Amino acid sequence: MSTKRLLSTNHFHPFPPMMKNYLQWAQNTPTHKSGTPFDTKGASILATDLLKSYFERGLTSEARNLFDEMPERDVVAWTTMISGYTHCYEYTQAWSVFVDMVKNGNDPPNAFTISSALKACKGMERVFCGRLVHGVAIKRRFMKGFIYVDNALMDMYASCAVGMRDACVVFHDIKEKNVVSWTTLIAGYTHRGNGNRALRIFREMLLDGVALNPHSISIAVRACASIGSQNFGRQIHTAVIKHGFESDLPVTNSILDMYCRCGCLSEANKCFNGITEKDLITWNTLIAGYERSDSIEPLFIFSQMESEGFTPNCFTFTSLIATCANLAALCCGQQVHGGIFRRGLDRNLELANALIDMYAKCGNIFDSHKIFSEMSCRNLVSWTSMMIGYGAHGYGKKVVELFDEMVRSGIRPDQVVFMAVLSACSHAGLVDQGLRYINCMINDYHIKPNQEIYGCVVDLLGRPGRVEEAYHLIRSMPFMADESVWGALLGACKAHNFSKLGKLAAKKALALRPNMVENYVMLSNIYAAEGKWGEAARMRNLMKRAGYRKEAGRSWIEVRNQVYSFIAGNKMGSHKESACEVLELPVQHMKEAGYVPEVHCLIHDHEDGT
DNA sequence: CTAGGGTTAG
Repeated sequence: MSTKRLLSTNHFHPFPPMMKNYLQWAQNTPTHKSGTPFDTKGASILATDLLKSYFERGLTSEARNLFDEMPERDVVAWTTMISGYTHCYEYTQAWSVFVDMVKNGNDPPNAFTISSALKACKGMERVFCGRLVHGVAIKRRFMKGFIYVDNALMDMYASCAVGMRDACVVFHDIKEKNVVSWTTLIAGYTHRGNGNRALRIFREMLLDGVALNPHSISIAVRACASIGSQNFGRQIHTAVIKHGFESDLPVTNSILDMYCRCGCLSEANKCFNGITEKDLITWNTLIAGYERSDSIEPLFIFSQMESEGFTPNCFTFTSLIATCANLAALCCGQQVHGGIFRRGLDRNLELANALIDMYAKCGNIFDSHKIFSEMSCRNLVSWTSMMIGYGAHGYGKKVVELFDEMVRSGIRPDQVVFMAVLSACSHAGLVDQGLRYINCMINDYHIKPNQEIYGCVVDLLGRPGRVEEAYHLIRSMPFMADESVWGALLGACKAHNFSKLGKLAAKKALALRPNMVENYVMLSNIYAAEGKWGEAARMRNLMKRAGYRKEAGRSWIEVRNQVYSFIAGNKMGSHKESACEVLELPVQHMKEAGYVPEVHCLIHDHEDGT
């Protein structure tokens, strides 16, 4: 009887947890003739098979026990431990096995060991460890002719190093590149948001005569999706049909994803309906696509998915929670949360992040914080979501505290989280703190501010009236300010009556985006505030002639499981008094706090009632 | 008996 068969039959013998039992068991199996000396080499192979089997079932501690009991541990056994832990996402365990092997093992690591260890480094996101393994690979001369080592090394650098430099160096040194070498590089660039570069490399790969396979296709499609390039996406879709790869589900799933990310939902639907054998990823991709378009559709697709017998996983729930967040549908979100809890998925990191965001957007910042505080581990997104939530609720101080705490816990901030803390500072009037953060971002973290960040700093300075400083900042920008930056200055000018600078800002903003209606309105308001009613009217005519209309801001609230939608000044129907009652409350509070609406320069939009 | 590239989120 073969080892494979022994391991796959459950009726024969349960897996022994310890080596002592195992040896007894092995000696009693029909494969071992009694009387012959016990074959330790054969036992080691059997034991390694068992190790692999344990890891495949996620039984890492059983594997560990068996490994600790093994009298002879060869390279294969060690390597199986490393790859097994990696397979089970226990990267630090995998790494410590590798370290242990280098220190105490009888055999030195081979090429298999090196690529497994590199995968562990990738999982840990530790370039430092990866570089150590790279060193071992060089020392043991695994850098020439070991394509697996090269590819694993590239993959590690592409996903952990600061830039793509290291990965490129490895790539160029490979004498005989294979498809995996190319696709790893393409995936690396896509992952870092450089889809254009990724597609250029894909073209280079084709020119190099490398044969396409389903894997490389789906990676290239992902690159298209990442830059929203429908154009290239369609071309590759045609190539897929030509090569007969349509029957490959991962490929069609990636094409579906591409259409979703390009915003072609009708095309995505066509693609979806054309897939006969859908899997969970197919459904999840479509649900996520509709979620990004701020639609309620995911909820319907989900119920259809369940009725077809699919069980949702954490990906499904992440999209559903995001849908509830987009709709600010608290009750629905709570129901979905219940489903997550029932299935024991509430400890999933990404899902918890989505829940933080959902509760915050539904106005329930306390539940956001509850989720956040109960998380066993948090990543950058967790902190950012919590900070954005607090910022939106006006707790600027809390945001600053969280940011500092996050940095202290060893998480490296990125552009998005700086954006969150800067906008919180700006809304809370923490000008000096905000300026300190922007300096910290540039000098300590070497993050270059983008348009959005500049806009935020202009806002930070402009709100309390430091309008000239804000203008100075714009003049010193290393690139041309876009309409959002000028828009921020315009807002400040309007609020603090800097009419000359305001007109300049409005002109700049309108030159860049002539259909930004808000700017016409603000400019027109500036003229009106100066009493230049003629100019103001001229602006309004300009808007009218071009057919521009300021879209009415729509709000909605949920009262007793019913969603009420309204625009400012719009009275809801007579049967909605309870909603109006609730809406009256904050107005009452504001008036009690001494709020007097500023009306002297407001122009009313006659068309839509605002 | 050990190694490769495909769906989440701010």
